[in-house]
Amino acid sequence: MNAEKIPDIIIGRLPIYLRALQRMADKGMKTTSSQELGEHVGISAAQIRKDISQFGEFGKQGTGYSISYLLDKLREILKVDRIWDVALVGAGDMGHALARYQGFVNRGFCIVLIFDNDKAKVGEKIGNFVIEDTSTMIERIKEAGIKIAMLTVPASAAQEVADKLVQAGVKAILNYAPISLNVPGSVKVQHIDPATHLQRMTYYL
Amino acid sequence: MNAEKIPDIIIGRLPIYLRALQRMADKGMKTTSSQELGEHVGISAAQIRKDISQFGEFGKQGTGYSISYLLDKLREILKVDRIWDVALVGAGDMGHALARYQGFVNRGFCIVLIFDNDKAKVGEKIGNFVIEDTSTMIERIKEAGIKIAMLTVPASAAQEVADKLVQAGVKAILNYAPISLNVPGSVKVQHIDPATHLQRMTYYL
DNA sequence: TAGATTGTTAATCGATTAACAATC
DNA sequence: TAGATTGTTAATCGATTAACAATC
Repeated sequence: MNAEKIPDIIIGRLPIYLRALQRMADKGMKTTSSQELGEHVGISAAQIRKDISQFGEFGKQGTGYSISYLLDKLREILKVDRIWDVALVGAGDMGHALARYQGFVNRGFCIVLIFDNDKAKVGEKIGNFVIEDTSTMIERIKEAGIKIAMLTVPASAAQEVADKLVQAGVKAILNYAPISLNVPGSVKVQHIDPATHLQRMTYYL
Repeated sequence: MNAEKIPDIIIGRLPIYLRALQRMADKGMKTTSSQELGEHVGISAAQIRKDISQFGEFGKQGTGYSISYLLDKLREILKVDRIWDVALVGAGDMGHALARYQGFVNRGFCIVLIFDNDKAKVGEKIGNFVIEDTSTMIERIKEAGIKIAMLTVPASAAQEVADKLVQAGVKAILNYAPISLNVPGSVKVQHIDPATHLQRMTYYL
């Protein structure tokens, strides 16, 4: 184990390894090599070995990595060896799609609170959860001790909601609004913006 | 203008500048500086100047950048000074959310074809578009000359559909399935996977 | 054992930053 | 003009790759 600060860029690759390894495990595979994993995710074998070795010696010369062991270790490192409660703010189309998404639970997350500021939506159910009013959001998130939120409100409301989330003690925001959020350095933001992602590719067309 | 190959990492930042500039324009601002833009997007002023200067001299010493001029130039560079027709494959919750998303058109994209392999969904309408059967997809995409697709099918079907998209001549895929796609080097893939994005943040919690 | 593959080192490559002359 | 800010250079910093001893 290396006690020094691990670069962000390495942390960013671990979930990709995790996803590929999970898929290998689902297929019944027991071991893999840096070579094989690299082919799956499009990253060089040397880099994968280097990334993984930042955290310990998880492989065996000659045979590679035990998939289930490496999965355990990566989950532990990324702290997804548990289920994180998540708040969802914004019950529009995207919010609904996320609320119904089946893929969260077996990857460490569970949406437990849903908010919207539209009185017409408040009280409505999505799955087992009732949409609550944004006015009670700070209090509700605090009392639930929630640290992670997904933001699917319009751009015009996003910064204001983000400020409230920060106030409520949220430390990680998955932002679907097409706007750069201003938050304290202690709060992590990841941005999902389909148009931006598409624009990264048109240059090459 | 620099004729050399522009690094991928720079191309990836341009859509972020574009989004921030668009927002400034919407607010009625006329000019900005690398300093100001940098504060909005969380990138150093020096880097922004360096990135932009790869493509020409778009600023003025002393006054900075004309927002509308820089917007035009960035759109031109990224080839979003036009509207790209896009195919959407997979009419589940996420597909529906994307089909109804209002944010594409003014950023260069328009969904014009929607496919699903579920016979029960085929024929159904989303907005003005009818969901078509995947069996006719290759042909329909070819005849429409579509180069961009969004993939919102389950992981189990994603690779197969991706292969068909490649066959149909698609050169850019926005992949929502939680699986690394295997495509030829001439085809660009961008991955949107909310669980992966969340896992990038839990490490820091 | 022989073959395979790790973990790690050193070398290379590329990206970011600091600084400043040019100039609006 | 004086102040501001660009575009660019050189220096620094960091990430990736190649290579190989260690070892399963």
